[in-house]
Amino acid sequence: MKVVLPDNSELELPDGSTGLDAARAIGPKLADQAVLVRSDGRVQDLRLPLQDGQQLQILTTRDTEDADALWVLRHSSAHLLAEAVRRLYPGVKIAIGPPIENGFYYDFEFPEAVSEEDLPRIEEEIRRELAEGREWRREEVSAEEARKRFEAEEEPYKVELVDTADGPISFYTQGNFTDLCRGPHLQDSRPIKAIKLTGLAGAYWRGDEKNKQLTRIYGTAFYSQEDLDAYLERIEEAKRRDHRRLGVQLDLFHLSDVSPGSPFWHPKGAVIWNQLEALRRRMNEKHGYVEVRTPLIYDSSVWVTSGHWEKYRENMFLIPEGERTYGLKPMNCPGHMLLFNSRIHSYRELPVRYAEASPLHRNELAGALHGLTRVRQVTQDDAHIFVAEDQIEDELDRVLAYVRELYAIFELEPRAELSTRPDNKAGDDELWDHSEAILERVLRTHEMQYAIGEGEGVFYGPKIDLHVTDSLGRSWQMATIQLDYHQPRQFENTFMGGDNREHTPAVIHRAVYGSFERFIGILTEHYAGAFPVWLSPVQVRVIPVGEDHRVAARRLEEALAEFRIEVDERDETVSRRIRDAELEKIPYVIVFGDKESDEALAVRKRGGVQSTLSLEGLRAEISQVATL
RNA sequence: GCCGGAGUAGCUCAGUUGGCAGAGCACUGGUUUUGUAAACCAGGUGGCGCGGGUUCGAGUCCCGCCUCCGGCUCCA
Repeated sequence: MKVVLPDNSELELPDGSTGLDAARAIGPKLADQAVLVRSDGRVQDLRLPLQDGQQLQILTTRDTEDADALWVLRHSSAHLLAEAVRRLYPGVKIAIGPPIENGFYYDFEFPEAVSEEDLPRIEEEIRRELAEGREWRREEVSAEEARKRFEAEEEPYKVELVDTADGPISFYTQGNFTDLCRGPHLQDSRPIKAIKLTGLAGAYWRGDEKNKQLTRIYGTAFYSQEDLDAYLERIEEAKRRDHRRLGVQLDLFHLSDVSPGSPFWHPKGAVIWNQLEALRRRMNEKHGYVEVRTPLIYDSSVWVTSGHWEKYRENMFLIPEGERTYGLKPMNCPGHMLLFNSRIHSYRELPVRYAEASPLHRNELAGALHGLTRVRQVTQDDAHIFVAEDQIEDELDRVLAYVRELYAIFELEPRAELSTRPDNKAGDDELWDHSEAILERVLRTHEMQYAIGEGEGVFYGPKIDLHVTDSLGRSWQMATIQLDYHQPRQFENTFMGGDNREHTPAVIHRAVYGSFERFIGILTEHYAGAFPVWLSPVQVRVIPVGEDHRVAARRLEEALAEFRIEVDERDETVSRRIRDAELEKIPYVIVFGDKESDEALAVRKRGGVQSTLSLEGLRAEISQVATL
């Protein structure tokens, strides 16, 4: 048989040769360092036989940054973790332990409570294993044999995994520890040069909150100590970017016990909000939206009609008032549908695009709240577009174009996801088939890469979501585009068609920022607090050198009043005031003393670049970036 | 909501086996009049998250609750 190497040369091997055989045929050193086979983007265990004509790349311990090479290292590390835990905690039940982005985890059911204080002890045990050395042995077994084995070991989670497994079942053994595992794994533990347990958390078995909660231990591993150190340093840097920290430092907002999940916006944070709000209005005007305002609270009958009462009530704040119960709106859609019904519409008016950015309230689970990215008071840049059936695709196309135009401004690169029917869907499958197909076609015409979010849709329809990752690697949904046939029927929305008959429109729900709160949180991290000039709460700060320069500084403030400008007259040294301006990430600082005049201003840009500009030259420069 | 951790001054944190609540920054007053990332001196910083309990005595020990942090689940 022959295999094709990365340089396109061919290697002749005996039939049935494995990846390791191939590595040996090339050289003993390669065989020694080999960790994984990759062919056509797929990874394969070194112990498995190769196919005739197969493309072959052998990854080694030197591929320290290769995602697949790290993946196998961490996967094997997870097994070492399980072995250590088994030894230290007799009676522990083991569940699953996959590699994940930046590390790995293993889920356990401990016979006793375990806390983070126990991690060093477990880590020590892993180090002992590493010092002794471990080799992995692979074997294929029948389902019956696998079952018998795990029943004998009293491992109920493994038994369940065997019972639900499809395809051949394989075991990997290292030391006295054997685990059900598809692989691939390292040949031995030598490449694991750095390993660290990073945390511990509860996690439901199979991700279902109806199941038992297990204890998940997180860790990470690298091919060198330097890589681990660099990773830990990156985590520290990410923490410095965290919008919760920067929000306090930059005096943008704060959160308080008195209203969990509802930010207090400070003057500087409000500037950013208002800039985004102005941009929203301009964009909406340009794209044919009309602004509306609808009530915040509605009688429960409205929520019964919309379906929220049945599908969403546990997330709503309810207000009993005499005989009635009001619900504080978690979404704008019902209000917009009631508004649409206030008069007869002609097909000639469609699409009708109602936009509104009023605060919504969602009673999110206490443990789900997170800074600005997960709040209870949500302000979506919402709109509902009423369209005739034959306008749907064209309109979705426009919405997607709008979204891309807006995200380009911030140089955000979101990932698209098509979210399909959820378990608690309203409406029949035929309608969902139809809606999902339309969204898919639109994504294709835009040639957008997208993932499928199986069952992630809203109860009334499927959606296209855009996701952005925060500084800590958590992914957040931002923009959403939802296609809804359900609610317009429920609210009996109609328009008169060209055939002089009543028709029911479809409604496209869309939010482009997603919510102001989350968007500002993500932007803060995206820019590490150094907002572009048009968003900066303070755009220019003037620092008079001494008391004698205050008058001139104030005159400068007036001369440049079209910008957000202020004078720092504090009795502090120039150095001190510059330092403070830098910490506040103000884009322009003007130092004004004896040497300066309108013809020659000392300008310092954020980061420390200094230049001399005339007043008009400075005005021209800032004007370029102070507005969009 | 669930698992684990935490809550002390506006912020970041220290506080031994239960024995008079601390530091730096910020803030206030004074000195200084400042030239591109922290001038100097002095000073108040406080219901130790909330409510019970144990104790002669609780920031410290016990119970309940709230909030926050890391995850899980759920979502913009």
